[in-house]
Amino acid sequence: MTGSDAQNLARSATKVRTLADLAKIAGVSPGTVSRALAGNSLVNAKTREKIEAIAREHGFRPNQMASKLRRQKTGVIGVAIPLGHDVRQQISDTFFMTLLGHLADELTEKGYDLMLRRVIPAQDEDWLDRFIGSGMVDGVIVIGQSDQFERIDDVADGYLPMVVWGNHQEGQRHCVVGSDNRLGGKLAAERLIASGAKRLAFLGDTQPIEFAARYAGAKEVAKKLGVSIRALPTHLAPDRTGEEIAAHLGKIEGEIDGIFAATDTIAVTCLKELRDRSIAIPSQLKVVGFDDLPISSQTAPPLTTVRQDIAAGAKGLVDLLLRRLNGEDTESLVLPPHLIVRETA
Amino acid sequence: MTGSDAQNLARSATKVRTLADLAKIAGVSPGTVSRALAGNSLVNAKTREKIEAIAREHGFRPNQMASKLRRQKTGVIGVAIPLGHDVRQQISDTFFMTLLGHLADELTEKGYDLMLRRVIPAQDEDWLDRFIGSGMVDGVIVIGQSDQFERIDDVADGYLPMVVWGNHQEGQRHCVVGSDNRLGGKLAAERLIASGAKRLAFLGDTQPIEFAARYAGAKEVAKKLGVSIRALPTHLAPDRTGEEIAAHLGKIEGEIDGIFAATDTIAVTCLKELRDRSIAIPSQLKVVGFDDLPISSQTAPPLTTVRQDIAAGAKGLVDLLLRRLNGEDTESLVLPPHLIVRETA
DNA sequence: ATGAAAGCGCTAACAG
DNA sequence: CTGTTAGCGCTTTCAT
Repeated sequence: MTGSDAQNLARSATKVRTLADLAKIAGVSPGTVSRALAGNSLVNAKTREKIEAIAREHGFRPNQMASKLRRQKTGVIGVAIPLGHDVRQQISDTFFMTLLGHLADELTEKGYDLMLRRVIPAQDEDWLDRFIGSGMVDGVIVIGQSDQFERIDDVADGYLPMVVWGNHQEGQRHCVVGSDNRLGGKLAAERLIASGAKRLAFLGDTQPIEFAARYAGAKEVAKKLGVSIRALPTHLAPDRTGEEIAAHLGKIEGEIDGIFAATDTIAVTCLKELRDRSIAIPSQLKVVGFDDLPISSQTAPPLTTVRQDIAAGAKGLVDLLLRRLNGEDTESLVLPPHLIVRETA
Repeated sequence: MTGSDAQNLARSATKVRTLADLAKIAGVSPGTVSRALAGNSLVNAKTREKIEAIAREHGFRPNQMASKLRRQKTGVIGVAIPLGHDVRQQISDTFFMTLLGHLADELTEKGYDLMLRRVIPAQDEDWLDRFIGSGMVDGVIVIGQSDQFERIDDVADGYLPMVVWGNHQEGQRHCVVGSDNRLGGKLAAERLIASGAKRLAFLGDTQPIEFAARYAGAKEVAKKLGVSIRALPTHLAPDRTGEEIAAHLGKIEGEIDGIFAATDTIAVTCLKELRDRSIAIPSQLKVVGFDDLPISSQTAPPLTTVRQDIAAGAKGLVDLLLRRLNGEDTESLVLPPHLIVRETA
């Protein structure tokens, strides 16, 4: 008879669903069972062992809902991903997904569970208040400000345990963790120009605040060094970027010699379009991306890009959130991006 | 005064935290408030409006924990990602992350929340029972069987609302949704051979059951067509695959002319190593991947691969789970993979 | 060291 | 249509 058979047998025998059931069998009170299972030191070792044995034997698990209700804390952190600008893609964006993975790791390690909620603010005005007020989470991490900066900022006044991944703005009220996007933009433009580019383009949507900051940084450098720069709008969804980039490339052929892509995902697509048109990289056209996804070292040629440290970001988010859960009013954390020089610029 | 100012003002005035508080203000009983807020039809329209107005004014949200406890359902689906074979990578594996994104979409649409839990079975024998028995979720989706097939199968006997993403085995007891990996392996090998390859290699870990099935399918075809095939073990984590593949390539130079990579992620890395060694693709060496990630159409040359329909998979998982939540004992769902011919084979 | 008892905030009979 | 009541299963004083 295998272990699991034994378990099944035990399970089907006496149904032990509640502390009270277990208490009856053990011949003690529910209170004692609760204490024993919680590892409370006040319980007699013998009693505790007996209770634990019975619990194991019957595969008993205390009901978390009841426990959470009673203790007024959930042990769950909500992670919200607002899908503002570009509903389809943002979520499957490798960057956000990787961040989510690291977040899951960090939270698990600290003993928290993670409740994931994707929200479409346009369809649900009240998303953040609802999440916070639901009583289901002890705190909230918002991944990406999307176009919800104002709303998030408003909420932050009355709700401490919230940390946001995103761009830091002077004077904002909510706590963010994120890369210095403006600096990243500068690094990208500097590299492009240092490699000889004189007519730059920023490839990507300039609406999202993070991207706007990257573009702004690049513009600042371009202006200072007397180089032109223009925005070439694209969406983030890969099924559309291809055509969009192709269209741009068709129009501006020869007018630009350096591309700063808003993300590596866009850069990779751009690289392919460039290859398809036999435009030599980096000799004819230089390209710099942003993020440093795993893929970026594998492209042909390997992509020069601006790295965001995702793991550090996740660590920072969780760390700050836990401190806020303890009542501390933490400062934002701005992480420095790093230029990774490979072969496209 | 902005909307949020008004909200803050109202909030700070009378603290309305419970149904009872609200009931007192509205001059009705808690029961009526509960019904009104639940949209119960038995409530007078006037009363309902009044209650809703007060609720809105005070930013009141009913406590979910209490509600869930009382109703004995949580509205939450647990998603577990067991990290068995290759702890580090599995989670940030693009494929799983994309599946998770689609899952989040589907579940949200059906009104469920998603609780994400990454588990390391080696460190936590009891992960599945704990998740299920926690009382925090109405049902569970397991992403990937990893090396936990037996455990999952055992649990399935006593727990209906569970669906697993993974490979289907003859006679298994748990409900899975997944691609026909064996068929996928056949498609890959057939393509490789049809393009002229005569000495094949399977690049990847053959331990995980899904990969084993892919390899088995390829072997079957190879044998039938009188072509050799061997396994070249690699891990999934991209930081290690590079070197591992390089090492393999060094040893087997010229001994093989067709590579079936267990995943596109591996294939992409392989492509890069091949480029670095100036091995011509597909003329010298043919490559076929598995998954058809977005990146796979952007590689140089674009990757021939076996597509898994992730969106359909997510839909299937959620659909079956909801039916199981209604007591139905559903069959497994095996999705057909499709060969996507591009330029590497 | 243990038991008894009072809820956590909500919902769903059951009356009216 | 609405009020009353009895818990959901657990934790935690307060006694003993």
